[in-house]
Amino acid sequence: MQISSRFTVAIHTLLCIEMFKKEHRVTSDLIASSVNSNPVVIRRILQQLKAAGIVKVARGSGGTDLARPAEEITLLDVYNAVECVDGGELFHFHENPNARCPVGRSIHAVLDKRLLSIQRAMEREMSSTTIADVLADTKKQLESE
Amino acid sequence: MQISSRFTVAIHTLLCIEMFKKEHRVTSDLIASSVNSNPVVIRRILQQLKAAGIVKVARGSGGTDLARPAEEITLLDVYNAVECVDGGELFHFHENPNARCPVGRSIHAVLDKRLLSIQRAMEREMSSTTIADVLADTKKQLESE
DNA sequence: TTCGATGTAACCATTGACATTACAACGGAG
DNA sequence: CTCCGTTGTAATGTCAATGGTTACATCGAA
Repeated sequence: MQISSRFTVAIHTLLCIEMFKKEHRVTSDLIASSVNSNPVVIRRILQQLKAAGIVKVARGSGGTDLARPAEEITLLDVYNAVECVDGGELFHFHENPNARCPVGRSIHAVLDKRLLSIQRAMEREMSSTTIADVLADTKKQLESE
Repeated sequence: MQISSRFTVAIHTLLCIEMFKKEHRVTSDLIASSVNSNPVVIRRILQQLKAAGIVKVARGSGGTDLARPAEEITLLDVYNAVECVDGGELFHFHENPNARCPVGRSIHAVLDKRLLSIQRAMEREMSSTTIADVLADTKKQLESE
């Protein structure tokens, strides 16, 4: 199983906001056209980002803006905002292993901490990049075209 | 989205093999009863582990064994064996971003390397643990009961 | 008041996970 | 050589999540 495209779409969305907010009003339509998706899909993601305190969405007039500086939004923040797993667990453990079997009885106690450190390694790497970093890369990339 | 339980079930399976192969013939029925799942589900996972050169499965007589020492099987080996994603990509990138938009045009070039380093961090942590490590933990855990 | 945008519900198609039944094929024991 | 337990695998079903789409109430500024 892969991590859903909501993650990359959310990053894409934030980049659009920062790139275009000076010239345009950044609407879900505009973002959807850049992502090549549906405005409602974008709005749903915007709601999740808003709930996480990452963006502000203007209801009547329309448009979107970051709720805090791009330097203070990490990829982990975005990931946690849109990847809504119960308890934030990366791994899906099989439920109800047989307690009458030695392996079944101890597997959770043994594996949980190993799985957690794997997840933590991923999260650590995610939090080392901010939207500002990605935005800078984007501008550099566009200059080199 | 979470990583499927095939991963933890596969680890569970390998532990069963190492724990019980001296006393029993380790069949898909036995493993399924420990995991609390269905024998066919186990057999499918065993096929994936076999294709990855991790286990040997005896056709007629039945039973399973590791194809190489537990010290030489890392969690990453198991993960790659059972988590069959196209190209082994952890992240699902949204396809066809709009090339007429600066952000859409550059997002892949910009994000791909960041996503890859996140995935690499996860894989690095996964490869630092072997089945032998987990087996030792299991035995220790059972002693302390 | 109008108009464009958001918030959200409802619905659908597709996909993958996991479970289950069924059965052919295998291989050792007798 | 024949049993019999086991594996290999196809077929089917259920369930949940994803992503797309339509529809419409609601908002806020001009």
